Amino acid sequence: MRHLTQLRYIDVVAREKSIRQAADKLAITSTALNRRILALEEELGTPLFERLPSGVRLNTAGELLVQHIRSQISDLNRVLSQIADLSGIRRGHIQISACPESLGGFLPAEIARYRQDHANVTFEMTRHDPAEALAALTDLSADLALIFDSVLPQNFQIVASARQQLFVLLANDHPLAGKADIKLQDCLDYPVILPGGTSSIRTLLSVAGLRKSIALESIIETNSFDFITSYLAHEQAISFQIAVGLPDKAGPQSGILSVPLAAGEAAPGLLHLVQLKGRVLPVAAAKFMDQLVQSFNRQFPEETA
Amino acid sequence: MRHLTQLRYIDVVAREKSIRQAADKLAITSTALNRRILALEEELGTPLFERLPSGVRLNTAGELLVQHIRSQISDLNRVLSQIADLSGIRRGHIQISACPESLGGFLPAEIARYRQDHANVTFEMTRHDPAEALAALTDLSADLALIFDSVLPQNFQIVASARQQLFVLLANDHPLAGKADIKLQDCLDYPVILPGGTSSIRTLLSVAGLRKSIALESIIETNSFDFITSYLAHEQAISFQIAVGLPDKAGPQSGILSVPLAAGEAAPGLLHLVQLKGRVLPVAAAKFMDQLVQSFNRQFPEETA
DNA sequence: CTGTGTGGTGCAATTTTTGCAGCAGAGAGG
DNA sequence: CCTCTCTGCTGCAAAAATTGCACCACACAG
Repeated sequence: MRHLTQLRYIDVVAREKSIRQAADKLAITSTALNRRILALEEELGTPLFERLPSGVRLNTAGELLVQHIRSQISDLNRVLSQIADLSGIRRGHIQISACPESLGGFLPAEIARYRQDHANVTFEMTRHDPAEALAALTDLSADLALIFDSVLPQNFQIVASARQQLFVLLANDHPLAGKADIKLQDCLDYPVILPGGTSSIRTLLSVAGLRKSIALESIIETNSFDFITSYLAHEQAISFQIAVGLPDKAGPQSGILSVPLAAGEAAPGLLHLVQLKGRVLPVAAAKFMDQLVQSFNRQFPEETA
Repeated sequence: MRHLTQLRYIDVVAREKSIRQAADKLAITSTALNRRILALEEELGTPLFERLPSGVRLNTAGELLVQHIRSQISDLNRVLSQIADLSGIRRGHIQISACPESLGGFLPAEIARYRQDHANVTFEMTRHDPAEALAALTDLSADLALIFDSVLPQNFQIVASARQQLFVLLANDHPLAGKADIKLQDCLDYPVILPGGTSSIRTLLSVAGLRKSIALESIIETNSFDFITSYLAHEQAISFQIAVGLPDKAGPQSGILSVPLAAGEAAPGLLHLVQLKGRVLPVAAAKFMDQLVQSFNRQFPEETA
């Protein structure tokens, strides 16, 4: 869309906070970009950026305009996908902000399933903590967000929620492997790998530990679940994960088992599917959202809120 | 706004249903306009217009796009007026679709009052019947509409309503001039001028006449209240008007008097202040709307709904 | 058949946009 | 105090897009 170049330019400059870097990203010269900005500012009769020695920063007027630009761009994309829908093409692009837990097995499976019916739809997955996820929804760089166990401000809409019980991850030759469920007390006997500081899994475990006076001490802390699953093969360590994050490959043949924590050991957390309140999603994103909601209901029945 | 030219072009072509005529209106050559359209269609991969021997007509895809374009244009205007507001300029442009009745005295007075505080705000008043008014709200060529006594579909929001009693208009040397109120029966003795066919005043009078078995027959029918007020000086005729339409100049010094119809003679109609449901109005329009609502409440107390 | 309307096209002139080279200013680090 | 590097900005010429003229094919009216 030709007429959007101008707007995209402003948007990128606002994100990069530097004309030259934005120009690089846009594959044009800083000259051209600079001049377009100056022209626009003159046309509006107001500067949009503050000029700092280290770059530029949005003005109040600029904030207003950029917010509008972003919503315009996303609106246009929605209309374009509607138009494409008319000619039966079913194409689109979906941007998802996902918590690390959901990137393990749940989302890959869902997306693969969706793409079976909609091969022309492309995806963009970004791993975000809750604050980043909300920011992404706000500046329209994400259509949907999966956020685990976080309090949400008013201007976001929780489309669906699923109660997520904690599971223990361990190698299938681990001494605890045979059990039907595991108590926290049992975990004290083995080295523990915990998800990194901001993870809600960690919070849930701390709360549960406090209640039972059990202090789990981790030998390794990481924000990569990939690391965890591959490490479990090397030592008789255990780690934790929520239902949605259990990898497909968790099973005897992969060497990794998941065993639920015994009932009452730790409070479950809530996984939320979130969108920006009041926003009309592009058709593709709306349909994918529907599929996710159905999956929530099917995989976590009576646990959805 | 430079990047909007493209969009405005499409909008105008859609309205004019002819590339050449749209080109005239836009003060460019049909060549240029034609090529922009072709380029856009190619970019989208879908035609937007059907080519007819008599011109062009919007496609389904085109309808979708044009609707989006109009909302984008109006949104942009809203943002621009917000930005202008930041620098304290208080400028803006308000488009009002008005029923003929309200153009007589009410709206001119309100606008004059508004412009005392906001000299940089410009207005565009269009006289519309109810159907046209709703169309104008829908295609965003009007911010607000004043509609008299008409049933409204769901997707419009009635911001305020005022009950409007009927008045008799007559010259101040008319035999009925001294009365405090007038009955329909009295009107039969004088020639009657009625507003044109679609006017709701006419409907109210017909209903009232049926109920009392009084058939008012008009000697003149016109959709111009200007004509009515100036004609009343030439013959001992009478006409009708609602409260909001009484000209400021109705009074002894202007030669025109307004006398209310006696209570129970005719049912009052409802004057609605309407906007498109869910639309965020530009600041200027929103403020003017507030003023109108207050005027409704002040001038027609306990009659507003 | 002419006459007038429509949208579409080849080509040249014009306008706009872009890129190169270079300037002034503000830190950072020695 | 210097240099070095970063920033946004500007003059001028090249490149690219847009525009306008003249013209074509077509459809309908009379």
